[in-house]
Amino acid sequence: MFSIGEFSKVTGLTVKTLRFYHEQGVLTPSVVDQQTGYRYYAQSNVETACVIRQLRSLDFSLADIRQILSSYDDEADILEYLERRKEAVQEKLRECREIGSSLDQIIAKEKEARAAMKNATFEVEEKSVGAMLIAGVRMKGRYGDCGQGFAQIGKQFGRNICGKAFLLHYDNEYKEDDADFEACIPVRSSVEKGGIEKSGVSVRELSGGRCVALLHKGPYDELGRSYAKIMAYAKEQGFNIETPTREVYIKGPGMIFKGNPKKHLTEIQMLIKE
Amino acid sequence: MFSIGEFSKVTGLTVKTLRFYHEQGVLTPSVVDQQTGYRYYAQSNVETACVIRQLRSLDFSLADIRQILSSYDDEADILEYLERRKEAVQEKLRECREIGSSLDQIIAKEKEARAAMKNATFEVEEKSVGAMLIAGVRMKGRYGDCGQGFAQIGKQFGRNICGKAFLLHYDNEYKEDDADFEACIPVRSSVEKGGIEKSGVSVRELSGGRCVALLHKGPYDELGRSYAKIMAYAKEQGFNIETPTREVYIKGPGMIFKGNPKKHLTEIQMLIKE
DNA sequence: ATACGGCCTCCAGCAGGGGGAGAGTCAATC
DNA sequence: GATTGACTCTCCCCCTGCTGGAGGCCGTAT
Repeated sequence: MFSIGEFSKVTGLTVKTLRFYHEQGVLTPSVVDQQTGYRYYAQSNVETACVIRQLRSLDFSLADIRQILSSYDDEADILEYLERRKEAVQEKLRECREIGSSLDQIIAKEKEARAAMKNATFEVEEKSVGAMLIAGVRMKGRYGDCGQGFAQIGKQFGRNICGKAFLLHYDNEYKEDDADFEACIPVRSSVEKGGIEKSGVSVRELSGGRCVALLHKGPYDELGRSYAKIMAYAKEQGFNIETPTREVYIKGPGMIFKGNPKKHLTEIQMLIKE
Repeated sequence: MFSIGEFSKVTGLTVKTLRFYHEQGVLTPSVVDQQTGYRYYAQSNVETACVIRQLRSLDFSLADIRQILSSYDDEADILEYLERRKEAVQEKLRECREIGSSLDQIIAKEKEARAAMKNATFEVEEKSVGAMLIAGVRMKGRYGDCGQGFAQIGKQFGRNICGKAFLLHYDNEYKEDDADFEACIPVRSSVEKGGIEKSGVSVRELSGGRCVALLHKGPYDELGRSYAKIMAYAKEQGFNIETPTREVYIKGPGMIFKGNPKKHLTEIQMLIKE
């Protein structure tokens, strides 16, 4: 016979836990002194305690454990319980993986943005951009509506997105309400090319080349200043600019927050006709 | 302005949850009627609610969310939170995987035993067993102490175990207290062979061959009957039996329960000298 | 006698809500 | 103006698997 303290040391379960198990009818001490209420545990209780520990380590609920203990004494008999438990664990695993990959995505995105910020000079640069496969939705109207286009692409290509969203501007002048633009996102090469689908999304190769580029920090409605700056540079250098021009959203509204517009980062890219 | 019911439909959070969030200071309605206590939510609350949904879907605690909302409005600022969360998720993932693999092991073991039961004739068979790499601990004394040997091997080779535990009997006669036997478990071929280590475990190849075998169902102390049966058969057939003989524990005490001895399955294998 | 440690019961609290009782409110209709 | 029916309010209990603490009894060593 063990007192509850001794039994606690033997089984590794805390005294509190033992009292709780008693109350729950999971592990009843073999003797309870009627006078004092003291609990005394026998050897056979040690075995039960071990079984309970095992089952708890497999994360069975106390209700399940109570049932299992009351009816069975062999693993063969609880196969159903084990398999139910396994399915639940699989499910949990799936959830965790999902959360993990979401977190990874968000973190990766933020880190890229941070790196871009660090290397940023906010001066016009000349560089070259590679060709890439993109999915795009051509739209006419207000720039503010581009979100619908991106949502459309996101819905359709979800996992196959492999780069930052950008906008192609087909207008040669600034238009407020009747702009002609295309919301685009680079996609993996495993996606099939094709004409414009019913959904309005076209998948095609976008060619690269030399370009002038300028990183813009701040809200979108201040992009004008950066456009002026880059256009002035291009004129000064005698570059002939191709249409459409690009606006790459390095850091825009996030997946969690709408984001602080002052921290938005956008790169304007203008390909040079050679 | 939305009433709590309307806001619930807009945000997809239940009324109960909204009240709870209010109480917790996570999402405070922009107007609370002093007279009636009615909560009214503004547009800005919708955005906050979305953020909360996102963060909850990443399984952030309400305490974290409250802090995040009170201090930040951009994902860049909560990178630390995200990374802490990610680590916690990784940890959870590890736990789940551990539990899952334990469950798999137990289930697989039980299913094998069940299959063995189904095909069992409980008659002496002739068959052949393959060679295998084993880890063994030679012991002298009582059979009942073999558990220590198995525990030793289990501790040392854990993940590399690839078959059922068995005992090699080096005695030609039955001995109670001073038996000479070896607790063995097959291990993966990736394990290095070697002499007897300090721990007493020896890793070596055990050769196979033709044998007579008999499945025994029931407690170990009734093995004698099955031994008698198989020996009689061997004598009848004029087989010359090799020492040591083997006792393979198809189903013994389990990982959870000590198990019901009446359901134990043990195969006696005796190699034939040719 | 007294001090100390072990044990008892009962209550509260964690997280993130769900369920329900009983009472007050709102808006529309009769 | 009154009534109805749909909403909403607060308050309390419940879930899981314990943990912590208060206040009081028990046993023994000194």
